[in-house]
Amino acid sequence: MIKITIQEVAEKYDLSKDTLRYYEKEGLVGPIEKNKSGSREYQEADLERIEFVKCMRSAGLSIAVLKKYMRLYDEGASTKEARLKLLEKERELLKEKIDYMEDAYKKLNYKIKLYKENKI
Amino acid sequence: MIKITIQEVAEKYDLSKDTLRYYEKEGLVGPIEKNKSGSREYQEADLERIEFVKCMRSAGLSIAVLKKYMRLYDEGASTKEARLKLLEKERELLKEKIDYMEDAYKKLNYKIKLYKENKI
DNA sequence: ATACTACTTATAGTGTACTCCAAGTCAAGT
DNA sequence: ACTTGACTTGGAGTACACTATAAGTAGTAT
Repeated sequence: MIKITIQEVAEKYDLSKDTLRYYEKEGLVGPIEKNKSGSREYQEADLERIEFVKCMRSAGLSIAVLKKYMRLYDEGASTKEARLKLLEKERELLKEKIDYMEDAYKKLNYKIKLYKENKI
Repeated sequence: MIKITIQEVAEKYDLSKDTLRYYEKEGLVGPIEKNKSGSREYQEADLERIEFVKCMRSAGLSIAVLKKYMRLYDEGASTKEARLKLLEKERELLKEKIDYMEDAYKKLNYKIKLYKENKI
């Protein structure tokens, strides 16, 4: 059973300690266990959750959505359907965003091409 | 020579009138011409710029970056190199973001698959 | 004992991008 | 003449996601 400090988690995932505590306060992760002196001790399961949250945040899922998902998760098996619905909805939104971004990427590419061909 | 009201532009591009005025204040578009009574009259060139700005904003380019690009643009031909550099940098950042989002999309897909196979 | 470092909490502050509001102007319709 | 509706401005307010600060504690090194 591993035990990792907040500092180590912050370095491992390139998140600030403040952000990790903020995520915990918002219920996106944890609650994280504390040792006798009150410091957080992250465990394997916590790290998995943090990795998931970081990945989803970097994709633009909001704190509110992740909070809701985690709340449902903590409520147990009866919320499976709701969680699935939530994930599918977010997947749709993400798909749309990716499409927009790829469109913008193509436009940027085209504009850069024009610049390079001295047409601007 | 077309002349379009702010209302029509807002509807056409699904941006609020406040946002259009905000973009103008920040120098992302315009300055837009006004008629005798002080109302904005958007013209073709304005619309093209708005479309570009909207597209780039939806891809996550910041107001600050677009402002800088437009400022360079207004400074004339001598800033071509700087503009190209800026666009190439933003293209790189955009590429990274798309990669992150596609990774998240795959993870979401996988998770949804697990849910549907009743493995969660 | 003292200094140093890393942690804790609660709360305040920041940056970004809008979004809303108040007060006023203008043109058209009744 | 008066109301209605859409516009104008400057400035205040909001939402989101952190980020920083202050005050304190706990463990380690000298």
